[in-house]
Order: sequence, then C-alpha cells, then structure tokens
Amino acid sequence: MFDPQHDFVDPLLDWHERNGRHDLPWREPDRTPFEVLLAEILLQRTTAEAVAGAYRPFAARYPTPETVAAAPTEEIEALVAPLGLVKRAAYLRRCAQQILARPSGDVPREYPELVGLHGVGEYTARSVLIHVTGLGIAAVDTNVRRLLSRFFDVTPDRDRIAVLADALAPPTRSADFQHAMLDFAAEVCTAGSPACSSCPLRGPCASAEE
DNA sequence: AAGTCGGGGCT
DNA sequence: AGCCCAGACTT
Repeated sequence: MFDPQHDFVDPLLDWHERNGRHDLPWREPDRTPFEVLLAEILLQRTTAEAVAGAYRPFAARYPTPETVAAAPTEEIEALVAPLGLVKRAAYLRRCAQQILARPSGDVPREYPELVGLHGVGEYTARSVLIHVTGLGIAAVDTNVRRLLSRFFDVTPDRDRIAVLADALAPPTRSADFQHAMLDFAAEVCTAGSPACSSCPLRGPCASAEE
C-alpha cells in the first residue's frame, strides 16, 4: 500500500541529509528575517547557483531594511544586474521602505502582511514563514510543482499542488522538507532529462513511466 | 489572462 | 536556437 509519508517524505528527507545543498549561504541558521527575505527575492526565477555567488556581498552591504532604503536604486541595480530581472532592485527598495513604515520596523511574521510587501508573492511569503517562524507549510515553486505532479502523477494545477504540498510538509521540519524538495528537483527530478534510473524514490510516477 | 522582466547555464 | 531558473508585477 502506497503511503506518502513512508514512500515520499521520509526517503526525500533522508536523501537530503546526504545529498542536499547544505553550503548555500542563506540557509545558515543565524540569518535574520531580513536576510532571509533578501535571499528569497534574489532567488525568484534565478538559479540557486547564480545567487550563491552574489549573496554574501549583497547581504554584507544591505544587512537591514535601513541600509537598503538609504541606498540609491542605481547602486542596488548594479548588484542585481548579473542575476537578471533588474526590476527586483526597485522592488527591494520599496519593500524595505514598507518594512520601515511598520510599527516594528521589521519583517512581518504573518502571511497577509508579507504578501502586502512589494516583490513578495505567495511563494516568497510562504518561504519566509517557513524559514523565520518554522511554520509547518510548504512553498510551491516550479521545482516543487514539477516534482509533486510527477511523483504523484497528478495534473500540475497550482492550487491542487499547493494543497498537496502543505499536507506533506512535516509540522516541525518544514524548512528541511522544503530544501529537500528544491534540491531533489534541481538535481534528480530535473526539468529536462530527469535521472529516473538513479532515483531513490518509488511512487506513482514509476508506474507512469512508458 | 496574457505580457514583461533577464542574464547565464545547459542541451 | 531553445529551454529553464526558490515569481511577481503590470496591463
């Protein structure tokens, strides 16, 4: 009998412990909520590998919303430019200003306030909650959508995948699970030619092959 | 609902 | 040449 927990979540977490990208700088445990948010915005439609090479200087120059709001937009643009989607520089600046306008002056800890920030959509808001508050939910990006729709052999409908992902997310290990899905999708269950022959998972997708 | 942003890597 | 990438905003 197929069991999502036993056949998907557990082996995926196990794979991640040994093969995950544990060296990504924004995954370091002592990152501030703003540093987490900064990373999430830089990662939008941008490979983790590309962001890995630009994140440390970025976080060093802009460690707080105050430093971003005080910087000229052109200066931020110059740092974002190598990653593409330069509009994110303006998004980031407006986002920092919004954060400073809050009573706390800090990154919101609730979903409605997070999605209200410029440049922060559903995925980014959820990811911030996962990493900052440890909330037991999932964030669906192109990787997660591809992985789950394939493994469970269901249509890649956004809302449906989101419900499935939330149901799978371990309440106390949502960050590990999120990283596991992202890393596994990027390295094994890839978009182009997935490494099914060396895949450690066995699920509905296996019987769906050929 | 469709269009736009985007450089870099991979096929 | 074309596809893809921790999406979100604008029209």
